[in-house]
Amino acid sequence: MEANTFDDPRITAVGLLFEVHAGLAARFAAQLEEHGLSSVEFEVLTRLTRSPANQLRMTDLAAQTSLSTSGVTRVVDRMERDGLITRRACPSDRRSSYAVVTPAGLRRLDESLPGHLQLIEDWFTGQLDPAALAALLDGLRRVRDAVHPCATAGSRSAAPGEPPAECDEKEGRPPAPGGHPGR
Amino acid sequence: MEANTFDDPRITAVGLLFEVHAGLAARFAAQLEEHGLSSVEFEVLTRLTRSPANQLRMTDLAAQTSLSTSGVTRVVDRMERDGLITRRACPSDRRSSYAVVTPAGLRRLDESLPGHLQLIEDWFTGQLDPAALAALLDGLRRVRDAVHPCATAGSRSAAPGEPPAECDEKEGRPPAPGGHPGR
DNA sequence: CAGCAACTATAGCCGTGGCAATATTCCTGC
DNA sequence: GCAGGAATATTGCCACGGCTATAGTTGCTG
Repeated sequence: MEANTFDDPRITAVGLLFEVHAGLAARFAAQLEEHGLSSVEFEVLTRLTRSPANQLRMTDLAAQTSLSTSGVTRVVDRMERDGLITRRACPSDRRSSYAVVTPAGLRRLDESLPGHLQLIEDWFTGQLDPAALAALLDGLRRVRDAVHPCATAGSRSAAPGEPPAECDEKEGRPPAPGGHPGR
Repeated sequence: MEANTFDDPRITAVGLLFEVHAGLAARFAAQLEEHGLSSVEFEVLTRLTRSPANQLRMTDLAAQTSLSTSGVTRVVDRMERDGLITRRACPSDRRSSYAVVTPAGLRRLDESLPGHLQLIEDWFTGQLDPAALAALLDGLRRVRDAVHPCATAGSRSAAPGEPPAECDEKEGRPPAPGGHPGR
């Protein structure tokens, strides 16, 4: 009987990771909903607000979120209808348009951010002593660098010597880990 | 200017975690698709196969996945149509029905599992030396225990002294971490 | 035993978001 | 300058899945 396959440590490892993600995501969503925001809307506000002039072209916004360009069109539709952001024509390229945060959108974000940070602290970072947290993040960072879904993160400035490396798409084979020859 | 809020280490921490999840989930989905399975279908097959008699009541299946009961109805519809599982009436309770894996479903799972495990190894567990991996998993476990989305995992038998504790729903306040008084 | 509350699965309705097609606009080579 | 190809945003169509209502079933309680 091969029921053992499911106790494979690899399976439980991803199970753990996915459970943590699901649990945190659910709590975040619940808290954001109190402020009338969905997770994607929160992410959109975040990405826009951390961009110069609080704006981003639709395509760039799509690249920074987990959405396709049509998904971005839709979420921007909704948020524009709710007055959180606005579309503005791009002066230099008539094909593009900017999504820009309105004062109301900024306000909404400011309202929800403290609670969000508190939630992270309460359920994630605060659950571990600094050393364990550092170890956890270090491991995550290594995995992220391997699997990078084209690095949506903004804090990439740690190694300014290298340009973003372009991240052409997803490559098929994994990079070799530190000192762990496959065979 | 408060652009600094986004460089908050808490934000980057969850960003890291979510990126890793997204990256791994995308790769898994791509590999499973080669075998004609979606992620949820794979999870359904997994949960059923690791259950006694390769079957589970619809409600229990819903509880073990990220789906609602109606979502389970739908995915079971599809998988039954594809011949991967079958419905069977529960003899002791005429309200319930079992979802049971067919030989074809078992075969499909067996086909996709090796590649799946390999993928985990390649992009996740194999990226870290054993010590770092252990540290990562330990941290994740601690966070999971705090945030537990009612512990979908099956490997809960570590502490047989306690019954599953029922996990009534999600509680509003976080449990106190090891030695980290909130105030 | 009658009635009622709880449970189980399902179907209707709808929001969300991806893919492919489409219309504009830009750019490059000639 | 212009024809053709690439980029950009949007829309139609669809799959997926959650919420709620509903029907069938069980068990408890008066």
